[in-house]
Amino acid sequence: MPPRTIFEKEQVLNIAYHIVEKEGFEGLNARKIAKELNASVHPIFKHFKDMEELKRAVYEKIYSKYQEYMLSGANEEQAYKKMGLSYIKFAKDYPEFFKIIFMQKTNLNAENFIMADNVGDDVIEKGQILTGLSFEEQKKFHVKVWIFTHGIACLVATNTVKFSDVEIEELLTQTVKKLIIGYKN
Amino acid sequence: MPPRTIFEKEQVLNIAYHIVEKEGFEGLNARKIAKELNASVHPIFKHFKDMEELKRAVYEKIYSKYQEYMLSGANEEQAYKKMGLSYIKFAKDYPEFFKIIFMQKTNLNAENFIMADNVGDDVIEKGQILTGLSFEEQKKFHVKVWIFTHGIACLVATNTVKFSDVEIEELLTQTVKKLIIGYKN
DNA sequence: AAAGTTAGGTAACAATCGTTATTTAAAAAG
DNA sequence: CTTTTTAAATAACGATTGTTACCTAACTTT
Repeated sequence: MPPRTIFEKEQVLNIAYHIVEKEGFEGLNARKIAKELNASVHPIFKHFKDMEELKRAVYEKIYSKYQEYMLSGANEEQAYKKMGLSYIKFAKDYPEFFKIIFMQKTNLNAENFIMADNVGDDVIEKGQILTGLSFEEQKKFHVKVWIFTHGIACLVATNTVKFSDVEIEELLTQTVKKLIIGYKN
Repeated sequence: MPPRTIFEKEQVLNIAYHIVEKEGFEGLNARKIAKELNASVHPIFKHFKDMEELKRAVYEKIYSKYQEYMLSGANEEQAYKKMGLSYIKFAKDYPEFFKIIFMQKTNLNAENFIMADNVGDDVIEKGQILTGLSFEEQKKFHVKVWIFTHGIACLVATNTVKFSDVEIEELLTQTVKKLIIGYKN
């Protein structure tokens, strides 16, 4: 009985996602989505109760992208190193997303910073393969490495410093190396 | 001939500054300032051409506060260590200000992240007193320490992790110690 | 083919913002 | 005491939002 749906929920969400990718949530509004969709704002509110609900859906899509990055290479041999590089690569490829998840406190984001307290034992164990430290020492080491990694990621996401991929890898590798030496002496 | 000025420029600026301290620039608008001032919006635009000009003035006041923090203890014996602690303390005491200066790119902030490239030789020399490294080695060391410090500051400013002053000092001291050992071997 | 359901467009509403025209009145100078 | 200058209040305007009432028309079912 009703006319066919032209603008699917998925399309609306995707357009919103790409606007946020470029401009952050500040740049997102109903009329801009409608314009990209070549439609009125109506299809948006057909699929989402209000903008708040849409933003939550966008946030979840963003978070999935982050998880995709962090899971890539989780089973490689240098898994621990890869984790850090993935974190920074995410900040570089999707600076607005990184800022949303890790650099702004909104009503959207959950508790998700990876610290020794809430990091899984598997991550510590992966690190031990690299360092050979005891579990307790490795935990302390991990906090430091992760803060450092977060520091780089923040600089990259805000475009404060323009590191190439090679520079990033060197910086991280060198620092980890020096820290390991420090922990072993 | 004219009525006496009741609301001085300084008062307007101070109120704006305190609003930004609590809520960031997002929370700042003419009517809110007027309300705090117990006045209409008129005195604001008497002293400032437009909100943009007022925001620039607020930014400068914020930046002065940052410099005040960074200069404190610059001549103490542990000047290098103090610098890092001051940076983090600023992030803790004025999280919104820290975010404005170092975590958001706006049309207000200049280039001001302290990296090896644009850091003064005096800072490197101060660091050498602590480490005893060569000038070139000290530069590389400094970049790492500063990224780490920035990492902690970002975590503190966003309230992602709640470190006490003691924990912060320990974390920084320990990391620097391990890195020095690493650089010496 | 008629009827009912509802997708989508149009356009309006209210809220919030920066900004400003107009008015009021305070105070100094004559 | 009158005049002049201008600080401040009132209130409006225009932009930009989220949201929604109302209308049109597409399409399935009968």
